[in-house]
Amino acid sequence: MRPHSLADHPLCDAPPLATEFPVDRAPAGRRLGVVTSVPRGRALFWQGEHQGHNIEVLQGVIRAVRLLENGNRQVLAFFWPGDIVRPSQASCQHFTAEAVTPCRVVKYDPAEGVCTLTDPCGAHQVLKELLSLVVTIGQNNSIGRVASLLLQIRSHLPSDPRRPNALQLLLPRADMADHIGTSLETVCRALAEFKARRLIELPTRKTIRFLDLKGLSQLAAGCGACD
Amino acid sequence: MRPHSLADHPLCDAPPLATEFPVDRAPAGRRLGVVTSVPRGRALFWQGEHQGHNIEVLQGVIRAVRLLENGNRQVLAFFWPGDIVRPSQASCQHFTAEAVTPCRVVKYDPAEGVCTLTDPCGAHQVLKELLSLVVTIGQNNSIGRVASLLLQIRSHLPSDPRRPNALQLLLPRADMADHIGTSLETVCRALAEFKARRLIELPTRKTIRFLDLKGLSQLAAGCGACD
DNA sequence: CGTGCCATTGAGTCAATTCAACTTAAGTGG
DNA sequence: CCACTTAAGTTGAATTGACTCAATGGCACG
Repeated sequence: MRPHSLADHPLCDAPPLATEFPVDRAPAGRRLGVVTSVPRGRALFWQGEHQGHNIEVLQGVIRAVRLLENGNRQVLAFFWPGDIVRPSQASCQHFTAEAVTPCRVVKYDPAEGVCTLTDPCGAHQVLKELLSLVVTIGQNNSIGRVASLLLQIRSHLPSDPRRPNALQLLLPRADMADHIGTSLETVCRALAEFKARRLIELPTRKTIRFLDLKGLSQLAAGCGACD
Repeated sequence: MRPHSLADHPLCDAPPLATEFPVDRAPAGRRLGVVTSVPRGRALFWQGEHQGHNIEVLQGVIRAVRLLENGNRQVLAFFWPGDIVRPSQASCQHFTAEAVTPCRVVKYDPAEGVCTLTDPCGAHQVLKELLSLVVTIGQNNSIGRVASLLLQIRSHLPSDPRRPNALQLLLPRADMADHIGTSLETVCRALAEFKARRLIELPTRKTIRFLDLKGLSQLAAGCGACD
């Protein structure tokens, strides 16, 4: 069914967490941990391993991935700058966290930081995202799924300094596909379709310009809910 | 896309919560509320309305439904006897809770009972279920989705007194379909397929006998995770 | 004993996947 | 800095699978 196996991700077997950097800066009111740089593709922690730390994303994008027996993967969520990855939130059923792009993160010891499960905000956020993902996948065809995904990630995308009104589309097609349960090619075709309908522009492959948000959301069932 | 609209559910517009019954009995160690009978199809509370109560299911099955602008619905979860429905857990994005079968429930005032968001167990359970639903929908074709659903609900189904080793399949086909994001007919065909492969038996439409659990789980990707 | 709801089955259509070829961009080393 | 190598994205064609629509069958309820 799903295509992109583990073997597609060469950096996957690199050891978790690399160079430790000195403390840099931190969001106001939060206890500081250690700032770390994570190269693209590197795992922060592995599905199944007991991991106590909470990790705040400073720069870049992290993906939460569930690896399956058949080698396929389901991208459960993306974490953007300001988000906090809480490993044990997924309970008995862990997930692997990997850097989609080069990242900078801060580790928090949950004992001294925001605490995993009892933190209402964190639980809220993940629940909200999973709910809208279920609706996105359950209610939409491929066009609708991609439209819904674009609308959801839009607010997190940094602007492209070179091109006015354009955003950096940080996610590769495969990650989008594995998130919304379609194939990579189908994502491509959906994007091409949106371009043809003048809902978006794609100045480069990794750059997107939104032309018609209302038009996009009309293609995505449940997007009154997701935004 | 999805078929079964609100209009398909005639009891849907009945007012929430009916007859109040005197307190009956309660699980050990929990503060008692008021035991209520809920007829099939009746809503316990509505998506969007602010609802403070937690509701424990004593008998029957409750479904959590997200209603969409286009009239379709996504069944987010089922609640079985022993489960506690926490309305505000779904956060800003509420859901409607309806009785799949005639139910008996107990309302808890969250102030004096188990409390919604800060309760780790509750958050855990819903998160776990949503995660496995995402995998079920995202990774499986229709056969796999139905197989996965059957395996997930199996442990909750009461046995059929008339037929040995048979369980009461409490969910109508439409509810199964709207949960796993397929059509009602596709659920039927999947069940027929399982019957033909001698993985299950269907003595009646609402009765199921599991013959080959391993066979079923081999059809469902991600079921190493979901069970 | 009807009547209506739910479930099942069939046929045709359309959409998404798969497989494959090709294009473009990115990265690497001379 | 350019040529080369590899990864990522795009497009096409064929196939399969799921949906829709429709007709029929069975069960529960009044």
